[in-house]
Amino acid sequence: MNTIEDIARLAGVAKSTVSRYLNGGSISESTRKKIERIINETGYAPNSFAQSLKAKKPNIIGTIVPRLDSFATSQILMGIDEQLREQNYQMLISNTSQVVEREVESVYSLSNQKVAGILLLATEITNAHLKAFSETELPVILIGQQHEKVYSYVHNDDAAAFELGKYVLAHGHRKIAYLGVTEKDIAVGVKRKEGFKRAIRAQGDCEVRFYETTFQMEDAIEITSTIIDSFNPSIIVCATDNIAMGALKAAHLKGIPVPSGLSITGFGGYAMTNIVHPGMTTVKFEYEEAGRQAAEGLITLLNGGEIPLKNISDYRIIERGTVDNKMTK
Amino acid sequence: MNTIEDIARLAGVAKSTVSRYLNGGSISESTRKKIERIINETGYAPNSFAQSLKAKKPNIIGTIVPRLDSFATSQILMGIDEQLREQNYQMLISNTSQVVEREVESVYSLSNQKVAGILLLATEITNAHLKAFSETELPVILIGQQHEKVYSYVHNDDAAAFELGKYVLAHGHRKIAYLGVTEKDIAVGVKRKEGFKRAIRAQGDCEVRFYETTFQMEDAIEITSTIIDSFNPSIIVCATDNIAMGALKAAHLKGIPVPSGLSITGFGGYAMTNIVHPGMTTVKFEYEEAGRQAAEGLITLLNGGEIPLKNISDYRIIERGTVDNKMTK
DNA sequence: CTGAAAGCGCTTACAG
DNA sequence: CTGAAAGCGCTTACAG
Repeated sequence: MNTIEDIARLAGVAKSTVSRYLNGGSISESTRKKIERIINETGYAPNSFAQSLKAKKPNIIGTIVPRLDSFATSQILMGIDEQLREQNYQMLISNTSQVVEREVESVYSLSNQKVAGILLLATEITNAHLKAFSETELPVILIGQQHEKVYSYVHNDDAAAFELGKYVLAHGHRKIAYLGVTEKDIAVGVKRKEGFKRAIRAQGDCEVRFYETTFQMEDAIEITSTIIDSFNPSIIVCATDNIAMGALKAAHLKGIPVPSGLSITGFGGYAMTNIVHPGMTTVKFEYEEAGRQAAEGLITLLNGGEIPLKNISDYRIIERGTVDNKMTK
Repeated sequence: MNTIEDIARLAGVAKSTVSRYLNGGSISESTRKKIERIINETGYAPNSFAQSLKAKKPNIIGTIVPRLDSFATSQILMGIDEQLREQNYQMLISNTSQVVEREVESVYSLSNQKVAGILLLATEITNAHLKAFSETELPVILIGQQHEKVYSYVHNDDAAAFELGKYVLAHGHRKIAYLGVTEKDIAVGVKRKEGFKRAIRAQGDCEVRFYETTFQMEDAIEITSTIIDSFNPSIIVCATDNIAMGALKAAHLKGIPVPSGLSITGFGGYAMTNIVHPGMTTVKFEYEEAGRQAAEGLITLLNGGEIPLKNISDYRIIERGTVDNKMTK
């Protein structure tokens, strides 16, 4: 491996001149050519550690994810990766395996790795998070969750749930089970439920019950079975596509026809919603685009630019086969 | 941010002593205590760039993946991540978005980032790959593919396909479509087909046709439809679960009952195979464990240890609902 | 436009 | 066991 010193010697110039060539300082045409040739011949590439040590302007962005095996995460990572690559940044992924404390640890350890900034796919923001942000003095952008003190790129959970609620009512459903998740998760647990509640508030003749489950499909299968036995709704509105998949599986296992015997809706627009039969009616979020925009926003921040504190990305309802239209009957 | 110099001053010792404390050199109990206290008070953490620059023993492992949105990739990454974390290594992920040339580029760029070694989830190994390995002089381990000159951790594609073939025959299927992928992909395109062929070779009264598709589900849906119309097999043996999902979807769309009208098998053991209805009969590979072992193997190599050139991980057939037993009828 | 020199924060022989 | 010093490969004022 060559160093900048080797190149300088070979080109007959000083190290600083080579450095200037590399970093776009002013240089005469003839020395530029000489250095260029040597670099091409040797295949020289600067040692990025030495660069970062000295320049203190690292080009690595830390991305903290709660899990690797989720559709939403994968899509967001793809968006981030693409944008970062375009702007010559590298992505360092830190996986927390859904252990919240590890998110905070990761902020500190990424800080030691001298990342330029952090993209955080958080589940909840605790005081420990806030403390880590301020102690490391790293720019942080949240994806998928929001907090009044931190930059964020969120999906429009509330509006999407509201529209989905209206859709369900418009299809004549009046006995509805809402299957949500913990309220610790503001986006998924709170916002989606609130939007849905807002939609049904105006509707008088409507029986709605609220249930809570985890993000695991297995748990959704179980609780759906209970819900059917005890409440027998015409539709189950699920807070995520994973949960909706569990509900669908439960219906299949019980031999209940979907959508005629039980209607189901999801949230997210995961790829598998179009694989199952019938296709799942769901709300599609633009995960990849959100990741891309968040990455762009972080780079803007890094370059001293400004972005809104809160950025909201779009959604749309995808009508497929799991919602029966009771109005036509 | 503190430096080792600050800590040394505060503790009243030399920088080298602090360094020794950090790296486990011999040190007296009293100075150990002093330094320990100061480090705890200040929250000092060494600058990893400076460490890597000097020590030339970086603790970052580069992982090159063809895509982020695949079940197998996610699982393997989780396994790698876990193992690396345990051994105090960091994982730097480089996504190639299925562009083969980017794999080679990534090897070089990870080399510039001074990674200690590379874990490569390759699709095929070209001469350009081999050249990159030798030029960068980085230890490389292949996951999921093999090559006679490179360390690899592979799934037992051949044996699994053989066993699956026997299973299909044992269930009385004699008119079989095998839906595979390009032979550029040795593991998925060649090994699985060969294993399957070996299984049916002994069987006389058997009509088998071979088809080829891509890794995309959409393409599988289309070609399955054609296969049914033109050949009408009793079973379609698919080279991946994604393809099998497409075949299942195609059957649903055509109104053909699965498994009685058409049986289907997959490969991989993706999570969604248990979500669809009926559950997909498939071969489960231990992706996460393979990732874990590959990471461990790389670290062994880094520490001067030895590992076998080729490492094979286990599989098992998961019987679910997509294969009809023709023998009982 | 170009070069000599200092310095980034560590580690590691080498002496003591 | 401990410290002074050199050096890892860069960048960046500062002079010229």
